[in-house]
Amino acid sequence: MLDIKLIRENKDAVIAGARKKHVKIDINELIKLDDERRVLLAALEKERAEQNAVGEKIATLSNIEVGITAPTHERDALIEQMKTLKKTIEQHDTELKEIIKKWQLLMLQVPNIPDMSVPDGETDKDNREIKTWGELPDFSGKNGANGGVAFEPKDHVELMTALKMVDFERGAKVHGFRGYYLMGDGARLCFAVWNYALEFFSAKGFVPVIPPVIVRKANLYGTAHLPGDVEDYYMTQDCDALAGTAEVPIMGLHGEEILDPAQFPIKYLGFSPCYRREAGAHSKDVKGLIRVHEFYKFEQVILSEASHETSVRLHDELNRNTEEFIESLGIPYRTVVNCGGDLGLGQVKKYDIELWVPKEGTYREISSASYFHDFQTRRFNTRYRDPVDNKLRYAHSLNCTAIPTPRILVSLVENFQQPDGSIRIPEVLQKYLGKASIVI
RNA sequence: GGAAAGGUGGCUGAGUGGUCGAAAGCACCGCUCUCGAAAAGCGGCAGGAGCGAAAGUUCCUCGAGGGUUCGAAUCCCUCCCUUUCCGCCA
Repeated sequence: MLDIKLIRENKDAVIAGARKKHVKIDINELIKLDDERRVLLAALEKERAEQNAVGEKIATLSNIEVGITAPTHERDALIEQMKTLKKTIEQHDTELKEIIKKWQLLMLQVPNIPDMSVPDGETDKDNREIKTWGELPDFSGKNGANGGVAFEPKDHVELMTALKMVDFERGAKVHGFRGYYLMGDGARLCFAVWNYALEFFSAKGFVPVIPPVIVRKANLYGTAHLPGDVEDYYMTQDCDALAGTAEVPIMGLHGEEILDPAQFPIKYLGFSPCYRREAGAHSKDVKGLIRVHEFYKFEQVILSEASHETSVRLHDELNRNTEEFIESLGIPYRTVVNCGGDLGLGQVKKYDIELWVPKEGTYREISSASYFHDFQTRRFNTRYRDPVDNKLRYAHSLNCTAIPTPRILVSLVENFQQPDGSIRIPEVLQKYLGKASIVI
């Protein structure tokens, strides 16, 4: 949510921002509506002021009358007068409420203004690569790779099925489309990644959190996942939603609170199952573990003081944390800056980290790092008292994937596959898995 | 699932129709005292919106939404939430 004052004062920037994000919204209509709201509100306030003033007079007269026998007619006259005013107030109040309803609906759709450094573009194809890391695996056997053995790399479905790490057929039988069972070393490998991630990010000062995943819808409005992506959520019969990321309940954690700025930046490492209907993505990634309805994810979430510079610094820090994690696993990746069209409603700027998937010959998204300024915290009403001027301010929020499973397994097994179909395990995971490779 | 109690400022908590946006305490801020701190004393201190250069001033908000009334934190209705007890249960 943007401040209406900011929208009014920076109309052109807001319009340009929406255009950059390819979000359709009529800011001029919103401002027109806001004009109406202001005029009506001013009129109503004036009427209420009169009502209050006369009411006070009536009260005084009432108190006097208690002590005397002859009632003044003044009081009755005033009450009659107020009966008329009351009708006017009721009418204006109804009109105002209707305007506010429309106003709020529009306000929820106004996107945050993307940063200057965000490249133009419509889809993820227009994201700009800013970094590549690691050497792509060489399956040619040349230069001594794989002991001089050349082999055709397999995809993760084939590899993991052969190693009995995953069972998609039975997953589909029980869950349906996109269902999967992680089994044996597939399950063990997940636990290894989780344990390693917990240790890795804890060392960076993150407080681990296992949050509720069934959440009230208000939390999804807070993170700005709603009102836009209704179709992507599983709902319970109580009209609660299953969160698609721990970002949602963790942002809700401090909703309606006034935080102690001495604790900034507050760093949480959320761990939760994530549920996504993937509506509208039926033809995408139909095989394997890339796109599934339920998965697990470690998520970094930060709340900080309201400073653009701090947000920018922490944003880079968050993204770097995940890069370091991936580097420690030795998986080749690249980092992109997302283009305007690939930004969420509340995001100011976003980096995606994409891991190399050999069989596909491309990089696939594994992580997203975004900052929001006070867009989310305004909706959640998460504030702190600024010690500088003793004023209440909305905190800034940021988040970044730490690591998702099982998606990470795709790159893990494909990049480290051996000619015999076994998987070499990165050194940092070996102590958690208890072995250096997965073999049949 | 059954029963009961309750939702008031940063926190605790008083307030059952008329200067109540609200006692008191804690916390916080300022000042006095002090070499300094603590203690003590004095003063300030809810949030949001509008107008104003400012002083100030007006409106809204006592879980949410309706209703009664000239007037609602206070009475009525609906909903939401929390707590406690019983039951069930990983």
